[in-house]
Amino acid sequence: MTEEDRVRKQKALVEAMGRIYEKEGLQPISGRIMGLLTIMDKEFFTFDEIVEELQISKGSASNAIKMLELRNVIEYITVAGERKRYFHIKKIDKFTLIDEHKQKLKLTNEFLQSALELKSDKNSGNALFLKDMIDMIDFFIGKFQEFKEEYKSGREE
Amino acid sequence: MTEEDRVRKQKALVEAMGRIYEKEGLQPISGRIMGLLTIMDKEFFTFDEIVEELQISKGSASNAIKMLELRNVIEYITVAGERKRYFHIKKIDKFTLIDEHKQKLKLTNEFLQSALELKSDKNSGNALFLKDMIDMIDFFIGKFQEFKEEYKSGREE
DNA sequence: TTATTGGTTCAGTATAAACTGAACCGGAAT
DNA sequence: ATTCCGGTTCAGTTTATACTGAACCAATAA
Repeated sequence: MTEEDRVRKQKALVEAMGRIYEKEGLQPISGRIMGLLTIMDKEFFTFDEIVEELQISKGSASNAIKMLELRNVIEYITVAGERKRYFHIKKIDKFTLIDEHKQKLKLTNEFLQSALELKSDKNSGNALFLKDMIDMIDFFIGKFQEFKEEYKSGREE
Repeated sequence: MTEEDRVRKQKALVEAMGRIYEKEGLQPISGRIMGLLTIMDKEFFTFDEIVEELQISKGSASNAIKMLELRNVIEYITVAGERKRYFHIKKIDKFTLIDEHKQKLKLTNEFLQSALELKSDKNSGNALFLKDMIDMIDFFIGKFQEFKEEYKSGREE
């Protein structure tokens, strides 16, 4: 693979990351910025470089960057004597992604629980189905903490 | 809580389910139909009852129902001598939800892997971060099957 | 003091997707 | 033969939201 090829593929991944973000209900531009900062070889981008590389308006960049900062996934450094901000990804706790899945399962279960509580007949087919789901999901949620500790201790050895 | 209150709350949950589906990138109406079929006490709804209860057009109902059938989450029964279809939720394998999470993690990791492979310097800060994430997620994915079997055997006893 | 840099803000546009509603369709009943 | 039932199809409307671009601003440089 030529150098050029490699960079072209990296840029394709950046675009793909935009689509992934879009599916999650976030702005594609935010995803593309995250892509830039994680996928390209360069690890620090200024505001202007982001605007230039992604061919987006300054307004969009400003807006998306603000959002990413709020979500706590990017940050920036400054260099003495310069006003520019050099953005880079935050090397968050590895488990954040896993925790998000856990959180989603928790919300699902709270919802199912509410539904179950509102059933007039707790032994109807659907009520039993709900119970079954809730029980199983609870089990999995409980496994998350266990897993984390297992993983951590496995790496420390 | 009065009977009326209970039903009102059930209907609110049905609406909430629509919003959940929307967040997942699916049609809110599909979610509301799923809500009807899982949350309300009635467990079988005809096409017309769905249209009536949710106050939606026949077109929307037809479209959303088709989609839910394709996703394999609802089905219908018929009664001899009637043309109506009585829709109800499919009591799918409990683990479908969990499997979806697993699948999502797999896709995430494939993506991260592609990004890592395209790095010119596999020891750069971001490359190492990617490796770290991939390793952890892989470990976690591997645990899913284990968890499932543990759960199953736990219930059988 | 004026110009430049490095942005932010916001009104307006473009686009996509959900949803409606009306026309239509096949099969059964009258 | 035509009316009703239980839908499907599809063109057009509505709505949401991402994005643009131009005006603006504060800090620094000339």
